[in-house]
Amino acid sequence: MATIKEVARRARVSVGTVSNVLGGRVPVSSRLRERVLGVVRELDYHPNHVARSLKMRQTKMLGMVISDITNPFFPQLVRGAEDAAWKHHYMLITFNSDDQLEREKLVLSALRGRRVDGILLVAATTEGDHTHIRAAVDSGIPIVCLDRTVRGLTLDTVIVDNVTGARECVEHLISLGHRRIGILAGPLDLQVGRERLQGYKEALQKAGIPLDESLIAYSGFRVETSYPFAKKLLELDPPPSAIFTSNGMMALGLFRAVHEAGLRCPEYLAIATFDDPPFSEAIRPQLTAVAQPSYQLGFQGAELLIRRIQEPSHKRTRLLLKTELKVRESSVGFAPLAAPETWPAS
Amino acid sequence: MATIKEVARRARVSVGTVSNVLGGRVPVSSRLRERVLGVVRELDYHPNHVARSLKMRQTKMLGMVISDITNPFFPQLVRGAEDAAWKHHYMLITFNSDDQLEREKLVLSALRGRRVDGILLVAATTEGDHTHIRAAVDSGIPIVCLDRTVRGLTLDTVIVDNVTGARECVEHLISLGHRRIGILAGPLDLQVGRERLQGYKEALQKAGIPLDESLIAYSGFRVETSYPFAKKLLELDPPPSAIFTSNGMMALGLFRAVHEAGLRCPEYLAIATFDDPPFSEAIRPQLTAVAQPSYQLGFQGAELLIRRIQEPSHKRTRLLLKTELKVRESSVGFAPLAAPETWPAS
DNA sequence: TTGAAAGCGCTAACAT
DNA sequence: ATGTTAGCGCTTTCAA
Repeated sequence: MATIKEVARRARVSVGTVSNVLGGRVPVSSRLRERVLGVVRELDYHPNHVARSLKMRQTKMLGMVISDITNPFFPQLVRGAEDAAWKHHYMLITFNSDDQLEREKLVLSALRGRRVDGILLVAATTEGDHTHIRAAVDSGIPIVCLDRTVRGLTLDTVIVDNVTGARECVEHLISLGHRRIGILAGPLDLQVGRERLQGYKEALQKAGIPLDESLIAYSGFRVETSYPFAKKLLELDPPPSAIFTSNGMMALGLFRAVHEAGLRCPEYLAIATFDDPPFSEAIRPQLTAVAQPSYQLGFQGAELLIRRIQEPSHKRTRLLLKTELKVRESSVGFAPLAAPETWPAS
Repeated sequence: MATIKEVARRARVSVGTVSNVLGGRVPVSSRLRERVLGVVRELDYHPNHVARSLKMRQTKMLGMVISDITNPFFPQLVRGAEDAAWKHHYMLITFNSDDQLEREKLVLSALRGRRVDGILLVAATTEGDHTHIRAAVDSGIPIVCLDRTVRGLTLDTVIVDNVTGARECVEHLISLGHRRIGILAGPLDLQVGRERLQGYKEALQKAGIPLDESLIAYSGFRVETSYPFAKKLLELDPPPSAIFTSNGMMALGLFRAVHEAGLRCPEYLAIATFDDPPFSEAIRPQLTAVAQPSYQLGFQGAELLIRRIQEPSHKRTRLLLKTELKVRESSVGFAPLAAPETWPAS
């Protein structure tokens, strides 16, 4: 691996001149420039960014801590952050915390050792212990919280407006004439679980529909953990005419229960969900869903972080991104597979 | 940010001693050790890994180049690689090439500048220009190819047995009695496209079924690009009784065509696909699919890379991972949503 | 067992 | 415009 010294020697110039040629901030005669560039190509010289980082006291690396890249919410988020980072000549290092505090601590510590210039954090917990996050902040490293806030810390934040998104979705169901609307609520110790439930409640309240606790199923966020609760909702007497689920996996759990019960969606039961997973247009009936701007979440978060790195004293920023309701077949309209006898002759 | 010097000063020892305490490879009296460790905690000292990397001439970083993290095939792959890397105390930096040669070159160059200890590469092209890859190899950096080979370069490789996977899948359709089997073949300039088509051909040949070129639709790998070709297959006279698609997105394109044509799957048309996307169990009918061991691909690739880093002269290794056929509703059996009149009373 | 010091490859301040 | 050199924070000889 060639070094700057070697390049200098072969080009018969000083290391300073090589640095000046490559850096481009100090003028160099075109004669020497050509000579240096020639040797650079000849040796396939790649400046050692590690040495540069040490000297410059900045690594041009951003750390990112997410729950789990295999959770379909995160790839878009990561991609957004990565694109923004790349645009500003930063590298992004991503870690999975699996939403476990201990892992998060380890990861944050590793990131600090690596001297990343800033961190994008999807915190494992809003309420829990955050001494490790505070310690990182105190050490002077900028942190931007994504998707979730951390109570007790004043940090730059980019989050999604869960309450409004959920409210609009339930309002959509109400506008269709539904009055008895069930919800698969997520775990309440998760911020998104609480906020989406709150949106549901607000929609009912605004419409003057009294809250019926029996229509609220407190469930897990995954297919297996939501299925039994979905089943229970369907067995209610009278059953709900519509159900709102708090994320995409829950909608699948609900679908399973619906299929098994031999019900039809949307004729007998309207379904709408928070989250717009990739398969929502692929399945029948197509799924009415609240799309989150996850790419934007990552992109804006990284942009904000980089701005904060460049301007550490800028006052705290909090971005609240809007969701978008995608009305599809599962809440309203024609559902071919569910009602084959109505298919057009073909 | 505290440095080792500062720790040494406050603990009234030399920097060498601090290094020895932290490194743990040289014995230090417990008296000094305690003093040092105390100061480390007090200052929340995190050793500067950048300086360490410069001195040690190794970064403990692995680079990974994939097509696109938002392509559902990759999160599992990345997670596997990340878990293996973390296990061996390496960090993984992931980049998207979007399968564009120019981006791949840029990324590889950046990775070399960062002095990553090794690279996991899902090459943008098997056949095309690979001078940049060769250059990286020549510079001494170990590279392991994942999922795709690079023709003309002898590199460690971990790939999936596409031919066998496709063949077994089509054999499954044949065993169900199908003789007229269509295929949505992927672009032939992609290795996976070629290999899966080959598997299809081998299955037919083994069963003594003559190849009918009209049953082969050369299509794109995405929903929109496969849909028109799927439509064409369905309009054949006589139509195929079964169709094999070369990836998950194609299956969705085919489903769309099937829905629109008012056909029923699997009663009138059996469907099976390469790839087992997350939604294959969620949709109705559930999708018969060839599952790829993508987590294993990443994990084994990273393990292999790390072994290669530690033992550069070890002879080249090529791993061929097996796929698993998941037989579900779309090729055989009961499909509730598609045939509601046969539902059990409930 | 501990300390002193060289040096990893680079940038930038300073000298020429 | 170009060369010389200190020093970024660490590890690791070598001496004591």
